[in-house]
Amino acid sequence: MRIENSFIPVTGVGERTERSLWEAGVTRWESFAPSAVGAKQAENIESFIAEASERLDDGDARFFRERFPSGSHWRCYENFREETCFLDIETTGLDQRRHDVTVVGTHSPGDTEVFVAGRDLTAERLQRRLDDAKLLVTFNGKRFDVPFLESAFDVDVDVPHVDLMYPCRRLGLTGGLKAIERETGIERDRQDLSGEDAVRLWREYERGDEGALETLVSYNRDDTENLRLLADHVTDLLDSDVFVSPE
DNA sequence: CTAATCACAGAAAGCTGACG
DNA sequence: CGTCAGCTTTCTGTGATTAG
Repeated sequence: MRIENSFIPVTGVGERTERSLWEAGVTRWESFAPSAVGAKQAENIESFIAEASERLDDGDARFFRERFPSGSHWRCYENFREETCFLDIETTGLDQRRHDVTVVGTHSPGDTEVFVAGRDLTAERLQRRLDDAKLLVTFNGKRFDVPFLESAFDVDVDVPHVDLMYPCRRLGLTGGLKAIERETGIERDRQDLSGEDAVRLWREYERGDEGALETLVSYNRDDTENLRLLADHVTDLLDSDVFVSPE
């Protein structure tokens, strides 16, 4: 489903009203007719459509961040799929105050970039990379990756952010990213790495083991790329779950 | 027109779960 | 190991809509 199928960004329209619109055959903005609802709502919907169409034509993803409730940001995925940044970080531990960011992996279709602390990881590069994206996708990133980066580098995320953990939970998929990958048949051609392994590899690298860094970076690269497979899968499932179209 | 109904929004409270 | 956003549920207030 696409942004143009959505009416919940309109103030005064919730999932219930949206669903009844869909069931009445109004499945996209362009098929909306004022007679479908009362006068006041029609006015709200029409002015939303007018503004949102323009923003969408301009590819302005940021506009939709505020308009969509945060649990519905996944609806922006199809529209901005090709300009999505999949993000996964590695750190020396769970506590933002005591631990450090070691590796930041970013993937967008056809372009994976991994930044390493002490080498090419800087606030400027990171911010630039984030600014290039129209949509951010993470797993548990609302609680972990993004706040960690914001406090460590003072970067700012202002695009819609899909944290796949919540959509997964809604679909009955829990147990962490690795477990969900196994459950949904997302392949890894080698054994996966635990969080503690990531910490250990970084320590080994600090003691001079270049190979350990290479391993860490290549796993992180896989993680960000797998995030894309999961996002494709999850948005597909949610789509058939949420979007109803009259036969 | 009024009255009854409906749906959204916001507040409060409790809780789950995942990250390295 | 430390952490708490966001989900869910419940309740209430407020408009909007619709039936009469």
